[in-house]
Amino acid sequence: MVGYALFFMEEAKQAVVRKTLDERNQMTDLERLRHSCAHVLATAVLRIWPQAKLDIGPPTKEGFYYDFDLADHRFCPEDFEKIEAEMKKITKENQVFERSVKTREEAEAFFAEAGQTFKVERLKDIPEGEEISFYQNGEFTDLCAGPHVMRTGNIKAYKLLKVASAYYRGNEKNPQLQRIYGTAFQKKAELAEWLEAQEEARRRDHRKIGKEMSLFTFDDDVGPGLPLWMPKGTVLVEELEKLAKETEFAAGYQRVRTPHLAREAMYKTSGHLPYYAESMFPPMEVTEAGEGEGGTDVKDRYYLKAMNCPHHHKIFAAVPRSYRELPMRLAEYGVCYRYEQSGELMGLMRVRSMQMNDAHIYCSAEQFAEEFRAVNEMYLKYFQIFGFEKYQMRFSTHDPAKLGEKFVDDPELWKKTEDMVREVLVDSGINFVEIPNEAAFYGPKIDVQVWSISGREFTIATNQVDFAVPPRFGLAYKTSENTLATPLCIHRAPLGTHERFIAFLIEHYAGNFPLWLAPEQVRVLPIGDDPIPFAKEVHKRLREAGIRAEIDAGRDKINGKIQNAEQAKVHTMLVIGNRESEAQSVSVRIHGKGNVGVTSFDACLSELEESIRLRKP
RNA sequence: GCCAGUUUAGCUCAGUGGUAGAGCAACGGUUUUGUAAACCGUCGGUCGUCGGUUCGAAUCCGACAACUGGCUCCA
Repeated sequence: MVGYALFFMEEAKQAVVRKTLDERNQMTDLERLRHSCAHVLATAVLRIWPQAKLDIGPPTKEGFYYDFDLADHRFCPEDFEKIEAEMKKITKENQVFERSVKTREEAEAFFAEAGQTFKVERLKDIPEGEEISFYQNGEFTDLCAGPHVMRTGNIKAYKLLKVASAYYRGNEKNPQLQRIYGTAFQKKAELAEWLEAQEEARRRDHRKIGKEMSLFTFDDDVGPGLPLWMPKGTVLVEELEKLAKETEFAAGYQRVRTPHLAREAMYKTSGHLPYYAESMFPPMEVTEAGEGEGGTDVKDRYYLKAMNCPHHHKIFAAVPRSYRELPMRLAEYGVCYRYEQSGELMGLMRVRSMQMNDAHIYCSAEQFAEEFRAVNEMYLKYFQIFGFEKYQMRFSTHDPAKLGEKFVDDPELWKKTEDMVREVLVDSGINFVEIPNEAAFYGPKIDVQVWSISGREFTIATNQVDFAVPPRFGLAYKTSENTLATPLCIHRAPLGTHERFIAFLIEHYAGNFPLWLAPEQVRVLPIGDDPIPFAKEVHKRLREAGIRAEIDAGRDKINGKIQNAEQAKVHTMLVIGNRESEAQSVSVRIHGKGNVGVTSFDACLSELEESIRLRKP
């Protein structure tokens, strides 16, 4: 019995692969600069704390870092000034980066003498026969494949950003090192621009906007990672569900509803227990009087569901199935619960209760490719509606060496399904990366990766093939030859979970939602008291048309009303003064665009309805 | 979970041992308004929780909780 990951939102672990020499030679100029800057950082730290032990200091997507071990000192932000001052001296000294080569024995002796134990260990990673190169600048010599800039003086625009901890070699069983993050650019203007962009990112953060717009909240008494959707956030949730239900209905899905929990027995069948018990909330025990602890015996255990598939499998299994019913597409916006580690929670992006845009498609092998293609097309349709541009399709396949261990032992089905998936991707002209050894236990999958405004990578949607679990649940259908066959199952969640998807949407739009999604679509703003009767009529007709409209009949001046509406990110403002009231017209102002002119209210209403119906961007 | 940091009014934040502050919001009044803030006033906090040190604690110490950053980029 093997546990398997059914968790849709599970982040894939990056394969840890040492860069080849070839890849190193392809380092960009910027990476070279940042890597050199990391060496300057290490040089400075060693000048101030000579006892520091060094690990590694690579360039990253946004800058660089260097890992240190200082037994008797904790870096604090105030140290940055001191370190940066020393770095400045080093760049002023304009030291040359000089490459040299040592034998393995020389290298080991060199680091052993310097007490650099991490470096001694890192030496062992270098394959026999590969050159062991060093770079020296001034008094600092580091094991390094390079390449570097010519001189420390070439490093002009840099900044230390934050101090964090990191496990040695990324393994939580290893000791933690202190990591200093920094960034560097060719030009000072570029650094300033990047810092400004970081500021902008902070302003777009879904946690900040969610609070400002009263979309969702967390409460200590409710519990960490358990979001409360406020009225305006609920609008977003329900609009997404409406979109999903319409789309899925048109694509031949049927809706089902299942409870939030299930007995222990089901999770034994599914294989979640005991392997995934830790990722689930602890069970609820049903007790009766007896001999056990506290005079009670445990009669049964119930678990909150971490995924919907077992429940859906049970619906498939409830009655005998015929090939004529396939493909059977069962959809549910199911609420799931996962006991995420406390340190991994992050706003709405990573939570402990989540509602999935889930569906399971049961089909025959012959139907598989078409079904999978249809699911992919659904993804692309959604992404077009939202105008997503920056995402990556990640195709995760198995590793034949791990069949029967990490992956279900059915080489033929692996090959067949992976070929089908690959073909669908290529046919649809979708850009994707193929990552071996990252498939689910039960089949290959496609994850859609996006990046939060703070730069963290998340899986926003997933499409998985499952040829292993249906047999566990004894799922079967009668074929046209009157034999029993096991269906394939496609798990898919193009809109991921409400929590993560909406977090991403908030950041994507910076809270400036398109009309169809906007929590407050229209605000009617009468100027003074005279036009209030007409403004109320306008408001009433908007509500009757199903438009989320409010009216601000308060006593602020029109500039104040506009200010309030703009700050609330109301999509459309209808300014109504005496002129409009007399002509049955409205002066239209769009959030972020300003005044777009006066039009008859009737024309305005049809335009609003049209925009909402078509879900215009 | 681990390391570090943070937690003061609904929100954004001042306040580093001597009895808690500002702006915005809310509420009340005055103002009757033309495309991003009219004016005046009022209310609002056992300073995350619990414990300790002290004549005295938002401030110092400890525990706990929540949040934030990092633990993914590999010489």
